[in-house]
Amino acid sequence: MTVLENRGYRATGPRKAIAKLLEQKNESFTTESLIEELPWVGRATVYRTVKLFLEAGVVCRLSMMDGAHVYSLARLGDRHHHSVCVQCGAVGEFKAATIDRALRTIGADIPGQVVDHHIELYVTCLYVTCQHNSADGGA
Amino acid sequence: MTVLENRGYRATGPRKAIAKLLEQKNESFTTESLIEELPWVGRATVYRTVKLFLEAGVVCRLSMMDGAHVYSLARLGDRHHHSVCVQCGAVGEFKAATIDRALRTIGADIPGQVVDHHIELYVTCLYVTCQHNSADGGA
DNA sequence: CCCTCTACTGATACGATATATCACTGCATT
DNA sequence: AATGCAGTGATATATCGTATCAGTAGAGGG
Repeated sequence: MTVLENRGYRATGPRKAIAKLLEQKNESFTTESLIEELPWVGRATVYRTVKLFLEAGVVCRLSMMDGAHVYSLARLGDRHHHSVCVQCGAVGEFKAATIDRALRTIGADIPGQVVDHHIELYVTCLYVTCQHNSADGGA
Repeated sequence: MTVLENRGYRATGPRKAIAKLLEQKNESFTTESLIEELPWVGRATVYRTVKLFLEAGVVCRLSMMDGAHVYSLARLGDRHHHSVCVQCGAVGEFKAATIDRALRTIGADIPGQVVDHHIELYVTCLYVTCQHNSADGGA
């Protein structure tokens, strides 16, 4: 929220509500889930707010294996990567100097300039149900 | 195409046409571009065929920085990564032992099992127009 | 404390993207 | 040639996100 105020945006009801919700839940979320959980906030506002948070670097967008978009609160600042559980959608953030170094090396070999990158690790997390489902072949 | 036949799928007109088109063009493509370029093939068939190719590993889906989906013929087999020009959409494929190694190391540190990963490098490629546009701040 | 200015909101229309349906078609096998 | 079913196309429908625009509410000035 402070991030937004520093950028000259207003701290309105919907924005505070969404920000608070995101800090409470420790997982990834979809726009639809926000719309469901905050029925008093309009659809358009939810989409606008998520977009705003995205541009402010407050949340990250990641793609699930089927291409669906989910969002995740950015706790580690920029330059971090994500692991996401293909069963329950839980998102982990990590920093990895090895990957950053490897990317720099590769960037030098690729024609043109690297301007950004996305890395997602798809995992089955340690929740029993996730482990169980993935053992069943429920990928 | 042979890949499909080995899996018991038929080599039909639309499928051959789409496969041929993909081999000709050396860039990424969208479903809409295929629909435009093959107007005699129905929308539904284009989507079905792309999905089929995706499952067969013949094409890869990648996300642009704005989250839009584009597809790219997989020439390097599995376990490769992509660089995609944010200006013109040109896609490069590369293999990188350093990244694979780094990912394995990280996978060991992450709770749970890594089942897959996606890596996309966003670049401005060497085409003059792309370099020019990105210099203008067109990122 | 109220006024005012305007960023912001919500309802809804719209657009873009993808799937479901279903009668029909054409490939492969006999 | 006949047949059976995978595959197809037209279209309806679902899903996801943006555009519009009159009305609302946040923040600073008086």
